[in-house]
Amino acid sequence: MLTTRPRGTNDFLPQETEKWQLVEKILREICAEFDYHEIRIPIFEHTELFQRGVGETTDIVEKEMYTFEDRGKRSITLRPEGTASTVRAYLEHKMSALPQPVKLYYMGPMFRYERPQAGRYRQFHQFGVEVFGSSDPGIDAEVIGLAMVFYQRLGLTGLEVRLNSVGCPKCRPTHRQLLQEFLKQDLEHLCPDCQGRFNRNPLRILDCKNPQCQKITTDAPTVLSSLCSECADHFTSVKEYLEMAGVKYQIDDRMVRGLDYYTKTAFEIIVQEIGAQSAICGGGRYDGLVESLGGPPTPGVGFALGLERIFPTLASQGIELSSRKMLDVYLVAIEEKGHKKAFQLLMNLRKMGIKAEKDYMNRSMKAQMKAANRFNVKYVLILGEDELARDVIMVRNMETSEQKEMMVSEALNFMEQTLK
RNA sequence: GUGGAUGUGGCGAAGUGGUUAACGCACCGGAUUGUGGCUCCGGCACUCGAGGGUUCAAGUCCCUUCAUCCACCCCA
Repeated sequence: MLTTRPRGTNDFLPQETEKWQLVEKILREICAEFDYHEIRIPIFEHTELFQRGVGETTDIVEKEMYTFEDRGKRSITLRPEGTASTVRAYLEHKMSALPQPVKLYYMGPMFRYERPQAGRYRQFHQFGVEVFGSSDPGIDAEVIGLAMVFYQRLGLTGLEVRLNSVGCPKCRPTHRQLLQEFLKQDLEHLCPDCQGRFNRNPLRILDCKNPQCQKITTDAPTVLSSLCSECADHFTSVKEYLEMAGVKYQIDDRMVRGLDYYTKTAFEIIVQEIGAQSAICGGGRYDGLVESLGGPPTPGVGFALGLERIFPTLASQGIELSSRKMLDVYLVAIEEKGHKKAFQLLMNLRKMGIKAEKDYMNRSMKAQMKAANRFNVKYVLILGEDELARDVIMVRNMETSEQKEMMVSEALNFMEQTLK
């Protein structure tokens, strides 16, 4: 127990964190190019924020939140997603007073109490983007385009953008009614899950993977066919903009998102090779969310993408994210006197911005050379018996095996010249 | 939450009731008394995820538990 991490959490060891840092760097660069700015939101919030923001009847709120009471008897929840907090911050800091649209991004851990499996963890990391204040369909396309630029920059191929419109509060009830009427006659032939969905969320039935349900719903009315003119126009326009952005997409009129706040545009980016958890990115428009959290009517669009899921995708496509930075210099020393001198030199080299290391295990000279070799350094500085006695230092080029005796200050200069 | 599979050193992996738990990689040391990458030699699991049980005897059988993986559900 003491030496076991909690279920569904991960330790990322240096080899992996280097890759994470690289991915994060790419994300930040792209955000700068697209004019998105980072917001850092708390890891926990008042529980009500997620209940109202994400939706009372969603799986997330019903069974996946880490909720607890703090010492002040407040109900607190570890954030299961980032949109609700971002909206809260937008309102709390009166960002509606800023020039619109406000384009934000965030990155960090999210928490959901789920049964872990490949690509699904209880603490996982998302990068997400949110745009407030514009209902321009161009923004929907920009947001999707941003995600695609990111994947492209990583070198990923074969990603599929699935696009749908889930309508708005004006047209969705109409569709819901049509759908329920259509399904009524076959209600008892639907799978138990779908029978439960019939009243609660009939849209989901269209998305069911049960073959029997799929058969029944083959000719069911789709959301797209019942969009109001505003939503239909918006959808048409989003498609046009996507084409202009060079983003290939596939209409999936059965795709439904699991969060209640989506309106109009809904999209997913999926990838084949990483198993059942194939959605690598998901998002859409949420024009009613800001208002439902007590703000002025404010349109919004955004997405979240799972950082954990990109690494298996990269691996399966044979893409190596290696940025293994090697050291420049290794100091080899013997005896206390030599080690002290080496330590001083080491710190000086580092102050000059040179990546350097020395032995702290009291190893033999031979073992220190092996270590230097493992670090793949260009130079080894040797402080052995002779050098100590004559107050010089041996500078060995590890590539050519040439070595030359120098004064210490001379060696420092030489390192600065050749390595900087 | 439901169904299924798995669990041997840091990693990979033999072993399917019977003395000291193969091997490879990694790591440490030596061959080379002051010098690396190759080679050779040596070292490295009071113990087989954890706890309990069956048995003269268990890594090997049974139970419980934990964890991982796969599918469902759902999502990123």
